[in-house]
Amino acid sequence: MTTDPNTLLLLGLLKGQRQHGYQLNEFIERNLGRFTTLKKATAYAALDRLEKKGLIEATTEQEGNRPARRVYGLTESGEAQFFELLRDHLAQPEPVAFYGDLGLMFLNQLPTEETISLLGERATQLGAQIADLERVPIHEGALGRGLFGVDLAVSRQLALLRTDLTWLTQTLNHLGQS
Amino acid sequence: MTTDPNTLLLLGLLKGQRQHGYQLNEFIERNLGRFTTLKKATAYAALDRLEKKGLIEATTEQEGNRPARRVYGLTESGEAQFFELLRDHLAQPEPVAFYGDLGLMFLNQLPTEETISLLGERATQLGAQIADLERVPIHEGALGRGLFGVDLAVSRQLALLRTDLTWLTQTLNHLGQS
DNA sequence: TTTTCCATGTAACTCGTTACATGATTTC
DNA sequence: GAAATCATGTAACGAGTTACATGGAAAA
Repeated sequence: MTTDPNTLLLLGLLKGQRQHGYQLNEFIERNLGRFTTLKKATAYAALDRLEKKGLIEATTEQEGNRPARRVYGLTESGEAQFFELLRDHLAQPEPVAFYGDLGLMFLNQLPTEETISLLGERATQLGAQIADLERVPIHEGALGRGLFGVDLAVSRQLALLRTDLTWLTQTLNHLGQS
Repeated sequence: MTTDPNTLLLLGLLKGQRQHGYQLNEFIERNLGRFTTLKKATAYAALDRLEKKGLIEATTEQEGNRPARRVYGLTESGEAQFFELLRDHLAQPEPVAFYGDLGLMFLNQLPTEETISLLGERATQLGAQIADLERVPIHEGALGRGLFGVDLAVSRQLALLRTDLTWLTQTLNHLGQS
């Protein structure tokens, strides 16, 4: 609750700029797919909740005959809440576990060759994820030597994914020697 | 749904040995706290669901005047489901994102000194997590050169957390030069 | 003219969480 | 005699998912 990631995301985007739900959803889908899985219906519901809690406020706007938009902006208490969530988030390390560990615990239930082939598939996909991230352009300017927040997040993801791939490769070698 | 981690965990533990809910919960709480956050009430509810789906079956046992136990074991379709989930899990890389990235995207909203102090706190906790994992003893025997599944999961977590700490330290240095 | 885009939502469902209930039994 | 252990659960709530509804406007 104190560390709810969706709330942090929505408040953070609205702190940058007043926006309506559709706009937020488009932006998230197009640019933040690597950081969140927030779905459209979920976002609309979340915005309703945030409004009821008084963290955001809406004004209704209309352009020509287009559908009406509910344009949201942060209230004062919304700003306060944003900063609290942000501080919590920054100060905390990855909580508990990595998803991919669970399967590993039972891998002795499969014949070694199949394990190798399955983990090989994992390695292939990991490689693709990494290649994809490497293609993300780096923004220049702001914050020290040209590091926007998004770039930081990308660089962290790259570091973690590369380590994961290295670990996987070593483990596969290890398994192959049996 | 196909990759539901709680189901994989419960089926996997029951594949190893017939057990009742209390037993599963104790084991998870004592030994698997690093890999899952599954709570007791959730586990009991999940076992009910799995039984209704025909993936597990219960027999009621009693010892003396103790509370009755519902001892669960896998059915045939439960075993099949376990293997399917396991294969899916092993073949897939970490899905989408790391939790800790979200905060980073907004860190330009805080003064640099505060960011540094918050990320410093994150680094401290990360260090503690790592030290804790390093104290986990390694099992000998089985699977190649002495690697049970749990050991694999621990070694992967260690690799990822160490990379995270290294990345954090570099980023802190970087931020300090402003 | 059929599809895609704009813009917001609802309904039914599943899953998870916290807090509490129960009642005997071993341990302090 | 009080507290922790054994063992299973319920109730109320919060939040997420998929699938669907609506209805005009722009694009193919």
